[in-house]
Amino acid sequence: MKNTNTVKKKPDTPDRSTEEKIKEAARTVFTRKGFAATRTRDIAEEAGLNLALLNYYFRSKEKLFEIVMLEKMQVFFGFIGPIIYDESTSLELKVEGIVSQYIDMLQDNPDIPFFIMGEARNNPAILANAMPRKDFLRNSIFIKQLKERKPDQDPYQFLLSMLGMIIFPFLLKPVFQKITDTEDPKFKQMMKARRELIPAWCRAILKLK
Amino acid sequence: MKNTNTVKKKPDTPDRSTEEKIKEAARTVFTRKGFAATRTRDIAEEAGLNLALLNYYFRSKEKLFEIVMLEKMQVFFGFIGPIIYDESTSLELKVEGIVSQYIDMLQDNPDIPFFIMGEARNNPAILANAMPRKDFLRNSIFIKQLKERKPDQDPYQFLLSMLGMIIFPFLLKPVFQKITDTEDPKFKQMMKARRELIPAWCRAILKLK
DNA sequence: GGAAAAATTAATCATTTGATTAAAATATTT
DNA sequence: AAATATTTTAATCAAATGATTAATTTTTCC
Repeated sequence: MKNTNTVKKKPDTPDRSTEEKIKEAARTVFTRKGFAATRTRDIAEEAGLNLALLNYYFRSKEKLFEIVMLEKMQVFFGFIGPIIYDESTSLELKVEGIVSQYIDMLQDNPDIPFFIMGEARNNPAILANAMPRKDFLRNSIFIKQLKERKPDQDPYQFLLSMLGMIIFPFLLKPVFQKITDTEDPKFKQMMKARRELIPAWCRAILKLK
Repeated sequence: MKNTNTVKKKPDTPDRSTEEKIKEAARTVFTRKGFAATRTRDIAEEAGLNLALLNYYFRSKEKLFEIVMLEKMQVFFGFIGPIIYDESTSLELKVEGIVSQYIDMLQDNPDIPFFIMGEARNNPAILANAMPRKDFLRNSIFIKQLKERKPDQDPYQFLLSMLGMIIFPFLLKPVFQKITDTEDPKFKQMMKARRELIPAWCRAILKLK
């Protein structure tokens, strides 16, 4: 029987693989092509399942999308909390942590930034739930330390640059590879090198003035 | 009579405004929503014209899109050529020029980077025509100067960071504004401030080691 | 002014796409 | 094993969408 929108009754020992297959396929296709360009048939095909099963397990394309989006936001924002709220580490150490963790994550999930920024543009409403709270950044130790170090500069200016250095290459990847004739292994190696380069550059920036 | 796909016959003194209205509307809608999420009806409505006129003046959604894409690539890559091939300016001066010109352009066309990178992902083929030649960057004076300054470092590492600092904030804009509660005027002012900040940061990075 | 050409419109078509349904297949329970 | 519940499938629907057509209006040119 079809799931209602009220209570989701699950059998005791279900073969979860079908539902999980759909989610996995949805992750892949949504993240690669975005909501608008993704057809439910793409997902069904990617999962190797009948189209109707998408609506059977999840109510609609939108609901399925929301689940994927929530997961991805978690991955994208999840790990910086512990770093930027750590009272015991220096600014420089925080930068190192953010850089290396972000680059590791992006090597595994290169489509995430584009996915999140794209949907944030097209459908700001859907982000409202998954987005970090307003004061998540503002109240962080990281921002406090930045203000102390550079009292006369907006701390978000540095943050934007640091994130730009980390994330932007992954966004530019298709264009960059085409223009510079860079193959995947070489690109990966470059990104790995940036784990050392970016913190060094940030230190130089923070020392200024 | 309808235009054929062979020769486009134009009257001598046509009122070009209809064709131009369509192109202008197509620029707006395509750039904001991307190819897949744009419906031809959106463009017709934006232009205040009958839907059939799109196919009358341009053959198809794809053809219209190609025109817009070509234009945008021109805007995005067009102005850096004269700067990076200038034999008479220093590395630092080139950085200043790139930063200020890019930020000016992005203030006027904030949707461009996302548009180009998005379509580069979804439809790499369509870029092939409009993309700069393989050696456009490699043979530039800018890259040569970077190699001289930092012989033991891939010059594209610096380039990626510089572009990241410039462009990334415009990509993150919707997310950033939501998280930090930054209104448009404040954001604009921040971007203006980066015209001075980024060159200073780049100088610090180039002085390293 | 009138014929020819060009531009515009409303109606319609064919395909795509998200969703639904009823029947069939499979699993679970008693 | 029968009965019941759950899962899966094939067929279909309704709306959306890119495109076309035939008729109408407007412009051009003699």
